[in-house]
Amino acid sequence: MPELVEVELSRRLAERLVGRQVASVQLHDLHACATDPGRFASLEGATFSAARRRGKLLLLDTDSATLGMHFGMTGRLVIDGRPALERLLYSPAVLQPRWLRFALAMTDGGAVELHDPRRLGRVSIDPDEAALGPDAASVTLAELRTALLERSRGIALKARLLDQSRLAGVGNLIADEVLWRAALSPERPAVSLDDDELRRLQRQVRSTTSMLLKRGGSHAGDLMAARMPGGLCPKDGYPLTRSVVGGRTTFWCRAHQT
DNA sequence: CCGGATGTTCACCT
DNA sequence: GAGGTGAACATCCG
Repeated sequence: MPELVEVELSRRLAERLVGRQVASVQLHDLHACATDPGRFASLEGATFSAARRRGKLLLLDTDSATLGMHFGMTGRLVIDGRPALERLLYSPAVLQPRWLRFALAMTDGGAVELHDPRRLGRVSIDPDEAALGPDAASVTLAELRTALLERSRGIALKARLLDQSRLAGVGNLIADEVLWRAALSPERPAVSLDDDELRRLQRQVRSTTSMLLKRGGSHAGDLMAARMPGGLCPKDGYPLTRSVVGGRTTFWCRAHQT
């Protein structure tokens, strides 16, 4: 479940790559290549210049190409033997050698590795950043209004929040936490939000991602502790509803989320 | 031992 | 074109 928060922690670790040179590329699992495998050769001899992020996409710029990394549900970044995330929900704690999908050997002896048990993670060369909506951590009110309302008919609010081409970075857990804090029902049609509710939601999208980052992961929200069968709303003690919205498991409080 | 659950993306259908 | 559904992925839990 690497969502925006986990990818930002990975980006911060990746900053240590700036100024360093790639010696060789190891495509351990061709399945992980979202781009033609031959194109990864352009990284050999390249020097990293920046570590950026848009939504759940990590972007590592070099002087010749940009390496894109997407972690799927269980992917983890390891640089110079240091994992970006000490623990990851739904992913085994101890890394197995057979889960190494992609690696760069650096000329200084260091390494960049993508470990992923489930093989849902992908690496790419010069990924299409424009296919993603504005980043959730810095989304403006006007951007959120467009993301939720434009070309929408009756789709559920939560389904819209999860659409990466509309708003980038929000995954299932962050979506539930944000909606819980904003007191909005995940099942509400996105188009039914008024200005006041949009403003409330925008504030919560930004403050919740920032709060989860400080706490160290998208699993660290207040709702998460109660996100189980029989769980009670941490705000008012009302039994949480478990339903499926936008094809995803959803926990929410019918008492205060309307 | 085995069915179901888990989150993300994408192909496919209505 | 909007929106819903299910597959792929591998592992863990009951």
